[in-house]
Amino acid sequence: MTDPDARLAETRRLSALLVGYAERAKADFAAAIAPYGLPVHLARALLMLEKPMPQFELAEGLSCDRSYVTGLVDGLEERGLVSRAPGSDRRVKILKLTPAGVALRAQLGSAAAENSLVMRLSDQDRATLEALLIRLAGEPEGEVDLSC
Amino acid sequence: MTDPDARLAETRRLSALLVGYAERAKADFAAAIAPYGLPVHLARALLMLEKPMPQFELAEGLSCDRSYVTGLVDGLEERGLVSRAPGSDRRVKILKLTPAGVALRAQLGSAAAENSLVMRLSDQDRATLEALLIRLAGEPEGEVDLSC
DNA sequence: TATTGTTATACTCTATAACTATA
DNA sequence: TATAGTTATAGAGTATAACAATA
Repeated sequence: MTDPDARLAETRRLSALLVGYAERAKADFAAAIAPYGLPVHLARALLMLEKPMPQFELAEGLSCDRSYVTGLVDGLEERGLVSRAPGSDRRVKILKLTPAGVALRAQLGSAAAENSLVMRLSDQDRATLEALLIRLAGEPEGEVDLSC
Repeated sequence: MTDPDARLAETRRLSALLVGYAERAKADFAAAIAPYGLPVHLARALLMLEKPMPQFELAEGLSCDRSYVTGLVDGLEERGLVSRAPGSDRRVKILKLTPAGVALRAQLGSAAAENSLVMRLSDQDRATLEALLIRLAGEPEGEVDLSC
């Protein structure tokens, strides 16, 4: 395929497919966690908390502002899923999952993964897809920072 | 890989990659069309208008509400890019691109495709990726409708 | 009675700016 | 002076509900 027009057309189709899958993945995630009663943005935050971390680190992980994280952590704390512990730097608050938080996090993680579209691909296909996506992302040029 | 835990973990990685790509793609799209001065949501609508169609059909294409489309079309009409023509069913308004709309639509389409990450893949890789995505789409189970 | 498009309004998610306490 | 977290506020994007005209 050396025809530039065809190349553009195929690129558009592919981009649309990829974005469509990502939207589908988001919808599937929401559907998978819905039975657990935790709003989607809180669930995303909970899943980031594999290890204890300061709030600013969670903000980085979610690519969002610290001020937004305050609200997220409020929600998780109200539900008894995380606690704010003082750090050695006294400006910092360390987020730690409670036992309930650890348990729910595991459930959400499994539910989300099991409900994922990509679970339907064969091992081989998943490996191929992952390699392609990494190649796509990994190119040096255009290291644009993803904002929220 | 028969270990279910590893499978879940890989699935999560893949989903994250996919969603990350989509966010990147949206940012790239916005960057590509920025020079043309049309807000992103108007650009998306314009690109949907390959053929004349009623407003409700544009709403379907964009997976959004008819009431939102009213505002989008207002914006496109103010800019002289589309016109509302009466349909044979007199409840319906048919959206038609003006010559300026056709011209801008072509420019935006090319600019967006050229700026796409997918353009960086080799022909071979793009073909592989497309095949994978189509296979992912084609599975019978779970025909969930994508909402906004 | 159901549907198209419109209007007015409300909601969700997220950011910005200003503030406090610490470093 | 710079940074972590908080508060209050604002904005973008989009939906819901009620409506008029038409089917």
